[in-house]
Amino acid sequence: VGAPRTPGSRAGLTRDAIVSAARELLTEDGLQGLSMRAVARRLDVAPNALYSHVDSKAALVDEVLDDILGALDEPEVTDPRAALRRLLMSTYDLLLQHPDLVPLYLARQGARGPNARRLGDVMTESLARGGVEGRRAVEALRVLIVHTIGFAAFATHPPVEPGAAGPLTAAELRANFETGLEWVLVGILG
Amino acid sequence: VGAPRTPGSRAGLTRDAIVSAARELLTEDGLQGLSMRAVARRLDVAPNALYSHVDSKAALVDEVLDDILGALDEPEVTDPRAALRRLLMSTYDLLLQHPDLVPLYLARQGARGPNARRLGDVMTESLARGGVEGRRAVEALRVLIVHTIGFAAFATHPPVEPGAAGPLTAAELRANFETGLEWVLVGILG
DNA sequence: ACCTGAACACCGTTCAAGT
DNA sequence: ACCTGAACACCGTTCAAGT
Repeated sequence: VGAPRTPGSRAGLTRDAIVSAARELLTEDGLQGLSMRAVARRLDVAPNALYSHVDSKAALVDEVLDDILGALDEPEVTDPRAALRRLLMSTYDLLLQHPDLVPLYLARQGARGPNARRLGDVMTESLARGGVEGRRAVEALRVLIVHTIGFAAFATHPPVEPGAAGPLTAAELRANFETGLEWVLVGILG
Repeated sequence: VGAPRTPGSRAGLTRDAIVSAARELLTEDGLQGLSMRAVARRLDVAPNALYSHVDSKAALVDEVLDDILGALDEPEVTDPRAALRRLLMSTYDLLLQHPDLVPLYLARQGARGPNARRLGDVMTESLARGGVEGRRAVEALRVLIVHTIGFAAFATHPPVEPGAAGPLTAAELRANFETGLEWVLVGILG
């Protein structure tokens, strides 16, 4: 709004501005609010202008997903079991703050961007310190990630449990997640 | 096509016909091919005619998801561990045949329809025979389901693994799924 | 109750043109 | 290289009207 741009004049668009606008829309209106046209509207730009900086909507979503993972820092404990537990539990907590995105993380296993890679490396190091390496470490890592994102999906999109007890509390689900995590960690580290 | 219907004339539409058409579209064109308008096109009907039999697209998708689970039969073994293993592995295999739907199963945990309930009951009985009941059985069931659908999601939507070895084979992923399943079963049943 | 016609309020993406 | 205008080929859903 204000002085309308003519074809040829610059809008000062950047990849980062696009990702930020997408994140804002996401927190304000949820996943259904995140459309290319809505991002363009927010940046006061024609819809197709985005395609000068982003290949497709899928690419933009991938960028947003990895961006969010940037909030996770490396655990400071040295004990492998404690380090894995702490990192996975803060991942679980982070995912719960973005309910709409959890299915997307699952579909892509969250492992497309640099932040996801960094976290994967941290966990691989922990496993190595616990004596788990090579092919077995890769397998263990997958089981841990699947359990974490999968349980976050369950917590954010609970099925209608028929007949039985009332709705599940967040605390119950988190305890359930931890119980399963412990089973897996015992399987991996003994 | 043929004699065009006027407003008021019946098309013989049924809920089942709609679900079947949706399943056909799904196997032919994938998830993106499944739109209300495409279903209507296939049934030679106006798009909004579907709303006389189905509340929304989401409701239709739920119906399709449960319909597919109908292909799973109850395991014939009596040993709890073997029964759970067999049922979950055939669930895994079934999910792999419908790659596009796996993220949807995860989001809804597949537990909306009668087929999903039936399978849940079967597993609950197995757990009871293994000495796991009540609250602990509910927790165990969730961990097993999350692991199974989660791994199916991983297998059908593998992330780009950077640098390292080539693409994962289906056999490797299935073995990985089994390994994790065994860890969980040990945690549950000892 | 079941269907059509028409409309509403959107989508993602491409192509040509402007500077 | 970066942007606008205009268009293409779609969506899900609602509302009024017909029998």
